[in-house]
Amino acid sequence: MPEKPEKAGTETTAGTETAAATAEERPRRRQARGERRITQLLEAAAAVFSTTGYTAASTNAIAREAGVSPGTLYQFFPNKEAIAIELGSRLMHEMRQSYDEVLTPADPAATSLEEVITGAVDRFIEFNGRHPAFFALMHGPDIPGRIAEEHDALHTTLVARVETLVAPFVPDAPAPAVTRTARMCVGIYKAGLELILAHEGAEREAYIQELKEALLRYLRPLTGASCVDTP
Amino acid sequence: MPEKPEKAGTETTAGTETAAATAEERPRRRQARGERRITQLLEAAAAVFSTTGYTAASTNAIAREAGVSPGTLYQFFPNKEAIAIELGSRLMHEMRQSYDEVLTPADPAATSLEEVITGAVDRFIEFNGRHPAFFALMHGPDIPGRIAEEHDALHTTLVARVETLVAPFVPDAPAPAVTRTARMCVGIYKAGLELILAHEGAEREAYIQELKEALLRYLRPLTGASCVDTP
DNA sequence: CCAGAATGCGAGTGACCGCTCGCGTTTGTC
DNA sequence: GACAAACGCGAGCGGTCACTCGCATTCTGG
Repeated sequence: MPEKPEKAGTETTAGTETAAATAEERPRRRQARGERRITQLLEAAAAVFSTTGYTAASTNAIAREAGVSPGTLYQFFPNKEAIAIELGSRLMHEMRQSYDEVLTPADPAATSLEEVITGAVDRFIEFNGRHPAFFALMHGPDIPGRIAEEHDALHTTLVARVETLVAPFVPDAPAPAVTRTARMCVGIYKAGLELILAHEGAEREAYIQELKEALLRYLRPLTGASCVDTP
Repeated sequence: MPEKPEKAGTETTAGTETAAATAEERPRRRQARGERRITQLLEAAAAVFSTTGYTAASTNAIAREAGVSPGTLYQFFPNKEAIAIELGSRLMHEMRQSYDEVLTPADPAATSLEEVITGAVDRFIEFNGRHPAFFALMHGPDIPGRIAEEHDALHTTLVARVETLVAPFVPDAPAPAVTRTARMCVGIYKAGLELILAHEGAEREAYIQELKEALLRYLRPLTGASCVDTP
């Protein structure tokens, strides 16, 4: 949702609840052109963020990339942070949809670990390849606090989802242990993703396979399999 | 692009090779005080870098942290990047010593996988706890190119060391596969390290154990062990 | 003890960046 | 066509940052 540019001065922050209620969502008349500009600016921001990171990206550069003036940019976004927040929100929304599809099999008991891992890995890799800005925004050390919060929320949801997938395999394990396992899974995935994105072609495929193997080997002992030394 | 302003200085950059040869390393007379200031500035830089990251850290803040003036800082470092490079070099040198000790057992055949993993993980965790700036410098997306190069070199050495540890277990595997395994190990370690550093006390210990487990489960199949389903 | 180098200072400089402001242009509504 | 609101522009403002410069202070060899 695009933020309304809030002019500083007359009505600051919370407090005037009554006044805010009346003017909080003024409908825009020229929505078509504006909405187009917003997505255009967001695409430009994604391009700049993914190449330079958040802090190093200048709003002038984003405007230039979008082919508009700095003033136009600030017609639609109150400040630089709002651009990142809006972009992050859209990406996270799409991301959430992605893993809602992939990590929620119809019948958990009838789906093998291999299938879930393969599906999830493939889906997330495709997503990150399509939206390189996602990685830049989520893993930059300099992101504004608001994005970090939203990303934490997303991350928490993701971990929770993995927990529900893992939990049935270890009915006796205490909750914290399940959480640790889920977090470790996400961590391994992220590590593998970095390796995957750093390579191309056949080598990339090999790393994808390696990541799936790693996750499988990490989780398989939970399924009741046991290992024996056969020297 | 924020290019470094090129001063028409007497001894900057390349070009005057002959003159550089004569004046390239003028020995300082007052080394005692200067050397002390340098380490003092480096410690201050480590503190600031680890809390704010490289780009967000201002040279004035580093000077203030060290209790000196900005001018004094520039008496010993030509620019901000040089501070990070020197600090990075020292940290990487110590890091290199660490894993030279830990990843080079006297008799590789007589050392079990468990021992190597436990030793390496404990050592690296201790190092990262002692030098929080290391993580900030090595994993920031905004670090200057020079540091990235040095870090790449360190990383490559580390991967090579892991390769030599892994290789004996898989004599038939092609070299690229061994490299992938080694890189994956390092990736898993880094993912686990982040989880570990994010927790404290008993929870941290649990994550340390979890990381060791993850590495063990990832590598054990290479040792000749095989898994069977026992439902 | 003294010339001179090393060290120390901190206000200042130029460049850049986020953001604003005044004003002109387009577009929907009557 | 007239009006107003949304859109668009780009020079410029205030602020920060990396870095400098002239000058004062401390040390050391001779």
